[in-house]
Amino acid sequence: MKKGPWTPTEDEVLLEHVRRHGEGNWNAVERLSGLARCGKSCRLRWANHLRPDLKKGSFTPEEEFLILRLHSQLGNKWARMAAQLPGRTDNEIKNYWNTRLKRRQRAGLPVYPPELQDAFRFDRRHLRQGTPLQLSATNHHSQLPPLLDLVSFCPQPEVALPPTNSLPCHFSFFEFPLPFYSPAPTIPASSLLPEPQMWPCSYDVNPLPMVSPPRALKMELPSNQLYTDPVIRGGGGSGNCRLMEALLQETQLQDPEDIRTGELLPLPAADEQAVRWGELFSVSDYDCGDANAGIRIRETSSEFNMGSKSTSEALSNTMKDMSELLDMPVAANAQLSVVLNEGGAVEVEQQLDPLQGRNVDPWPWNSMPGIC
DNA sequence: AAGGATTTCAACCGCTCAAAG
DNA sequence: ACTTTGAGCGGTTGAAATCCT
Repeated sequence: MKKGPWTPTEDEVLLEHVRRHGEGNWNAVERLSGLARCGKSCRLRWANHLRPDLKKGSFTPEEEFLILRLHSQLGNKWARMAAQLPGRTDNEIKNYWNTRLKRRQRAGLPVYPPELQDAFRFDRRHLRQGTPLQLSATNHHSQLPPLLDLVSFCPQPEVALPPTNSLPCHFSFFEFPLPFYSPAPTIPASSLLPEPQMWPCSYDVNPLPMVSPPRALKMELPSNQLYTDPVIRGGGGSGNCRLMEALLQETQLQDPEDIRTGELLPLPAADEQAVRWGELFSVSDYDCGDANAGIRIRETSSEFNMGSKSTSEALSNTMKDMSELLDMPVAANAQLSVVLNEGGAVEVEQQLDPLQGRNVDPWPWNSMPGIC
């Protein structure tokens, strides 16, 4: 089998093969077309270069910004990002990201640009304070391109938040960072959510597929927009859990074995770290400075009864992802919520699932495999 | 202009997963 | 239930292009 760069002749043979036989069955290319390339190589060549719907040229500023936003939520999920960028390949996005990452690291700049961080803070501040959102056409948040969250905010001239803090946030089963504001017209929440009153503000459901936490957890950056240090401490960057990795980094624990049942995980600098934790987990009551307080990760009974089958499946998938992400059992109908206890420390707690009566190990960390 | 440094990008590799046998 | 096969994903590599001194 030949390796290395493709020649125009080989390209033509492959194109002709696809014209005759269609995409797929790449291992048959050699037999059917006499091309001395392995199936893998053919698939890659077709997907990255010969496909007719490919967009050539460098990324537009809009595409670049979308990549940043997607990466802030998905991590290094290039294929999933590519699915949101028509005509772009995962390879292109990956190359772009790696180049950009290297450049910004060298320049000592944060991975995510300030405008993303601003939007993120903006979301959280208003949710925490329960103050009305004053959005206008000139508000830069409303100009962000749509993101593919299950739930994204639909900007309106004025959106009144409920008087309560509504904690923890109920619109994300796993309390991942809040969605950004999206100008996209979306499906009304009432059509998918049987209990819209649970929603802390006027959210709509984006029809695009739900983004769930990634499963593969190698070499990935923290997804938190405010997490500005891309360098994985401890070297190697081979952590097996992005969330857990961030947790350990923030708590400066060297070994997951150090985390025990009921233990408070101290954070080095209460205020700032608490805020970052709150934002990492999308919780908003992080204003207090009690040194004995911390963050809890709870598994509670389900507060969600999703109406549509597809949404239920999405939820189920998310729970599965979540279970793998945290390496702990998560009941299909459980709601995971991350509660930041006031400032300064991290406490991780998991409750039994009262609906199913399952006796879930409240401290799965104890049996957690090594992080590296 | 030369040569080293850096960037870009195409391609490969190892791995996982799902479907078929 | 097990093995094989095909497809896809993400990390890495290395050659070519570009930049910089």
